[in-house]
Amino acid sequence: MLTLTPVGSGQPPDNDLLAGLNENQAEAVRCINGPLLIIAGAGSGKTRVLTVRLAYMLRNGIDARQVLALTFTNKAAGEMKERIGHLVGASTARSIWAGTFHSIFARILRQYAERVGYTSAFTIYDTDDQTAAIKAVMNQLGISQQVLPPSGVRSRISSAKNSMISWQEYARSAKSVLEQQTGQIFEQYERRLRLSNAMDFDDLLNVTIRLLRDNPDVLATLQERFRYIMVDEYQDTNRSQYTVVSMLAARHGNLCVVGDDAQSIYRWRGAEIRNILDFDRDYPKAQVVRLEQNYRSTKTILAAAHSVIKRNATQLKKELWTDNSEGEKITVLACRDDREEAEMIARTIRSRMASHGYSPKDVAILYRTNAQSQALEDALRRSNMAYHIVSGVSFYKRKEVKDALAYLRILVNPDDAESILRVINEPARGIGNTSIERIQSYAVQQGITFHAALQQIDRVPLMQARTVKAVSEFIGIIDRHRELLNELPPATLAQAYIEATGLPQMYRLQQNEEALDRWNNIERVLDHIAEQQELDESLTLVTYLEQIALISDADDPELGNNRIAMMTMHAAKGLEFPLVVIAGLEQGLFPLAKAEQDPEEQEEERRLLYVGMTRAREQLVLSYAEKRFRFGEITYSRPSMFLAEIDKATIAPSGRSMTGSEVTPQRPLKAPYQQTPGRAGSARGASAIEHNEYSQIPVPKRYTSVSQPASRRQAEQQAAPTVRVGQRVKHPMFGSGTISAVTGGGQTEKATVLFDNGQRKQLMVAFARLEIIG
DNA sequence: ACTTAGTAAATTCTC
DNA sequence: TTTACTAAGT
Repeated sequence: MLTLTPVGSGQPPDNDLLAGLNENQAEAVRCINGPLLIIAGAGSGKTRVLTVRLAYMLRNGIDARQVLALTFTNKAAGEMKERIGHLVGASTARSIWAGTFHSIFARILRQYAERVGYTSAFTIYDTDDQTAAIKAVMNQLGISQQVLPPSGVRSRISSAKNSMISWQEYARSAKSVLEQQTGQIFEQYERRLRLSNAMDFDDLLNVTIRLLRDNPDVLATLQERFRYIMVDEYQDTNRSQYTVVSMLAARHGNLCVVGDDAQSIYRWRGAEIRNILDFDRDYPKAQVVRLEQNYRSTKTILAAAHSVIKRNATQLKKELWTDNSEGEKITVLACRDDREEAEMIARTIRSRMASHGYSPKDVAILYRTNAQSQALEDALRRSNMAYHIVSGVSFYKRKEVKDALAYLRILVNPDDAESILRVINEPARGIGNTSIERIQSYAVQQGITFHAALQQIDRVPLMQARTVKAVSEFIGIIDRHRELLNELPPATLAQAYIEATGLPQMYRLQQNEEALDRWNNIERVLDHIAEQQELDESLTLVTYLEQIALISDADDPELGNNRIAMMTMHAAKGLEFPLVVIAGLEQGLFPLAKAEQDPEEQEEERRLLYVGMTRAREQLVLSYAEKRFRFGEITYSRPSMFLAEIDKATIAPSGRSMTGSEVTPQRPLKAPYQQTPGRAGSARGASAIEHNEYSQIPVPKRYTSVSQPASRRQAEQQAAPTVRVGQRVKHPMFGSGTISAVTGGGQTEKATVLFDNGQRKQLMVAFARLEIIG
């Protein structure tokens, strides 16, 4: 066992750190100079090795500020810092540069923005912004969006940029008409982003590379600053990431990369598995350490996973083994359709929870596509089991939230054309498409930004007097508040500014539930800014917006809640659960249809299954359905080829009946199975229990698009009403007040609060961080 | 210029 | 099933 050192209590000798590590792990920890490749099999204690290694470095006199740790999610970086904090003290840990590639390089780029032709207030464009820019460019070029779908153009451009192919190179090697047109769009797209002082995700890396290439002094500074570099999930790095890392590590050569080629599942977004396969060729002096002992799974699970992955041709040699017990065999559930599959999964989980004492948080349901979650959710809800969806539609993707953020983005970077276009007529100001088109072509013609064109609106031809007035008012709101950018704290400014845009009023005036939800979501953004500002005094709108832009769905899984976790296998990487269910093992779904021809795709799908299976510690359940609802219609499919690849000896013999009974060796199941009356038509089969005992559990209107902001956050709030009229509450922004009315329940519960400062607000209880006082 | 109705398309994964 | 865009109507 590793003894955790309390913060601030002197420094115990190093062997404390190494205690409890196996030989290979200790070797990886001790090797701090020169290139090092750690091949870390699933469940081999990678995170622990990495944190201990960093702590070991710090204990041996390396300055924390010289350490750069690159991870794939912000969450991974945060956890790493926290764990190191326990070992060496929180303040030391804080000065390590740890974060995702994108967030670290965004930070660096802000510092050197002028060197590469941007201002430090540059905007980061997400996928939607990119698509919007591409559409605008296509319009301008007169290329039909029917013939050439913008989303396809976006992904071709992005994968080119991933591989560091410039528009010039792309256009030069373009063969088909499609590629030639994409090349043209590519060129204009790059120009447009540059003019907008905006970078897309790929730019964050590629512009960094350009910065380092063209500015030897910057390169030298950064090489000195980051003398020790560590890259996690190296098998998933793309070409740009690989290049940046090699440039930074070139001087000191203290580069430690960690990964597992068997878990490379991001080929589709440009990850090059070769990066890890060829590491020892790139760095001939590299030490290689293999972590092959698995501490997570049973022998059975490991054998099953191994029997699958060994069918892949391209991989590094390694043999995972474990001291863990044999464990129970794997269960395969054969189901008639997706609905029955969901029911059987719910029942299986329930019975395993009863027989093995698992609590909900010990269980995960994994699937290939997000669309599969729906049937599963319905089943869990009906059997009254607490669940929680990791990922799904993020809060920040909601229209009203994006609108509010777009307004804020314009404030810090008025050149951001995409954001202006998004909100110029939101709420409706009488600035229609025709006017916008005219202003745009004027801007292009003059070679000025969209914002500049708006400022000289009286010079734009063919403008109606009414439109000119509307535009001047719009631009006035922005410019007026821009002057306050350095005067007011971000939260105060944002509050006043958003109020001035008329966006909240628009929703407040429509007296329906949907509008109320939307208004509340905007409030929540403002609350969030206030909250962040309190946490970090130096917060600016620029840094806040950057933080939001680089957030990922996997970053906020609301741990600590005792719920069954549901997520895609991609999102499950790095996690583990005693009981794991993998649903939908069918040809055409897993592996996906397009992988059936392409052997490389097929290998990637196989690795994905490997990742899924190795999440399980004790029990693994696999399921498939003969037919399921897809694309709004019923499709039939055969069981996945992968099922046949799993070593038969690891699978429980099934008395496979198609009647929907469980096929485990475990008890036949008489576990309590309560049924909540679901939506009309949702009860089926054995649903004899139709009483209303559980009716206070709301059936969330998930698919009405409205009342489902932040699905995960909201999923927490499945319980009955939590506030009463007359109760005293406290709100982080509005202070204390009294509840004067409550409507709805569960997720739609709204409370009207009369605040002591005289304000009256209607708040969604699920979102507003109301604290009950007195 | 905005609203509405109807039709087409989309459903893999993500910083 | 849901969203997104287009065309016609007000």
